[in-house]
Amino acid sequence: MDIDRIVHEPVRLRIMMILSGIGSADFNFLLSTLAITKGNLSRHIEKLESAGYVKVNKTFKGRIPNTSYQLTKKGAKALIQYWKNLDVIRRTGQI
Amino acid sequence: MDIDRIVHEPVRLRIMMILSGIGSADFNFLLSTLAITKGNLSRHIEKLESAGYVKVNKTFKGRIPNTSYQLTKKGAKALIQYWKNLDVIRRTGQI
DNA sequence: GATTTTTAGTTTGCAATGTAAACCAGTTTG
DNA sequence: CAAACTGGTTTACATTGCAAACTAAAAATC
Repeated sequence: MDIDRIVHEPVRLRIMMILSGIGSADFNFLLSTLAITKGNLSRHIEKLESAGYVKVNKTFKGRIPNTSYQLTKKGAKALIQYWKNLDVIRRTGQI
Repeated sequence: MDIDRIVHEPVRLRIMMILSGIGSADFNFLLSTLAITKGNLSRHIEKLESAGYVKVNKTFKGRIPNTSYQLTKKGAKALIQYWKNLDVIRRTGQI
């Protein structure tokens, strides 16, 4: 039982919490909600994707490309486990 | 309101929780409790100290040196605030 | 209809951070 | 007194986070 560093990074934690809350969100929504740069967002999403925590969905809205994201089951589980682990630390200061 | 990266690092969070729980602890106690290398522990403590979150107390036990640590008031406050902030993220996924 | 601007991201490069190996001063043991 | 152990600190390296620079396509402007 250890802290999952993929989840632990604050920007990624927020992304996962948002996706967990509203099911899916696109790049621009996350961008304005998180108030970070595009490059930063892109890199964090890439990391979440390669961890298998987020699924990327590329489509077109009319003619403009639109990329939306949602948690995978694995990602949802990881998020739940993350909070559990943090609770243990909070209560006991241990492992 | 933002995540305090000094506190957020898992090893340091644990150190702070331990100190918060038992008042003070020495190097070797932390070393065995955390199961990390000495260098790693030393660096993290240095960081906590330079943030003003931990006070370092160097003495001798008999002839052998003993270094113990305790949270400063600032550190204790930072820890409380950290958990509060994390609660906000947990509940709302925001800010 | 060619040029500029905007949109929607990705890639690259740098700075900061975490980690552990190597080191050091002093102490105990054989 | 030499070897091994304690209690740390310093140095060096690898990973990570971050934002500036870039790209490709669409929309707006001239």
